[in-house]
Amino acid sequence: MNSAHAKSLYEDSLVFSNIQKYIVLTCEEKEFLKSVLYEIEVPPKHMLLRQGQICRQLYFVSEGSIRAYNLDTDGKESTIMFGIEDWWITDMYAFTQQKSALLSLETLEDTRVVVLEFEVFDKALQHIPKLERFFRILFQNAYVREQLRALDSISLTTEERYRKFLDKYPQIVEKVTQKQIASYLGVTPEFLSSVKKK
Amino acid sequence: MNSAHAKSLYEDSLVFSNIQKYIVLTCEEKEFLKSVLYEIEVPPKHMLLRQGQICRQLYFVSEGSIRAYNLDTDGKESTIMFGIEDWWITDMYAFTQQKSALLSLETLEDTRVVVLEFEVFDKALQHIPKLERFFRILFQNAYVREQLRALDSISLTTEERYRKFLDKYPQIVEKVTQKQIASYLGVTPEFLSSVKKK
DNA sequence: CCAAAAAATTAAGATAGTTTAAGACCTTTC
DNA sequence: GAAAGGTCTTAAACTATCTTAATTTTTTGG
Repeated sequence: MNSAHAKSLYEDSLVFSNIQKYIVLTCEEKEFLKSVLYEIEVPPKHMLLRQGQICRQLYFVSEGSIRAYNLDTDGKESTIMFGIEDWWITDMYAFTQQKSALLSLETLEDTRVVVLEFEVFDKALQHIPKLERFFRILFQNAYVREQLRALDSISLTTEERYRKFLDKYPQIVEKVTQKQIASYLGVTPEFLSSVKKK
Repeated sequence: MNSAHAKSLYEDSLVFSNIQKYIVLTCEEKEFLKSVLYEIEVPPKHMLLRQGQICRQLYFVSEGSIRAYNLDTDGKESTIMFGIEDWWITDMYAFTQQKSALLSLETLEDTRVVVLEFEVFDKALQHIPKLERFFRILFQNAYVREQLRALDSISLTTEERYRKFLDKYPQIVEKVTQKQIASYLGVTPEFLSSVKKK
């Protein structure tokens, strides 16, 4: 991480309106967050996290997009999620447990992310107990989303899941290759190509 | 729900030690929770929630086990999760949004559950802000678990997922039919049977 | 703007998973 | 205690998906 590119945040940064969807921050609280958060700008194909490394940061996407994927021992990629503008993303398992990452995070284009360091995460939760509520709702929504996805993945056909994906993430479809969509759906690119033909 | 079976909780109830894994409750806070939570005892095959109903309750399993499943329009069952002793379970999507449930919840055996009503959930979070932290960690863990499961489901073979299931939930294996395990893995019981033969 | 690399498509043969159906084995239930 | 219903297994035929490999199209980097 090239900290030369780190910038501090403005009052009107997207991350504050994201947080204030669920809680209201006082001026002091915003000042505190401005003092511990920072934003970086990274080029396309930049690796924010590499599988195997300790995951020390949680990211908020201010602009651009990110892909989170796992590479198995046979070299097969599985895309776990995409992070787009106004989303939080990291390898949450590795971040919360401070264990080595199962996922790699790679930008899909020029991207700006707000960085929340693990120690800051802890400190911020103590300093602003309201943030517990914010993250409670954030994780609650994330859990619900994953549970619905699990249902889709065991009950729908590939074609149905592909349609849902197009429907739900039209912004992402523009930015990613079909190979990456296939690896998100859990099928080969060749098979996805044949599904599309219909 | 037969409220004639509702009992109030004791100080040493499992649900308090579950909550106190992550936060410390004062005596007053415990008293408050004892006044709003209650426990019910239900027989095997009892439906705690039916698909289509508004989901008004979150359950903590004190003893026994529960299966959460979805029935699609073709009559195909998909088991989303099992809830065992010391777990929280409900259709979290329907509960948090107060929408009609995608899932049904059915006991697998004689079961005792602590009931947390939706209005109480809200009230308790306001009355005991520390609970925000508790549920933040609960949902964080649930999200991580689901994310790992999503990875398994797109990257592993049925055999591998079956082995992992046996490994991870040995207590559940005793209590459920193979048909239900198959519906959790997203395959037919016939196919699971042929996988087992090896 | 060209050359090289990566992505997408197509098709053929292989494997994974489903469907249907039948028989064996359990449990409820009356 | 017999009948009925659910579960488990097996097998054959069928469908979905993968693997491999060749061809075309698109993207990337100098």
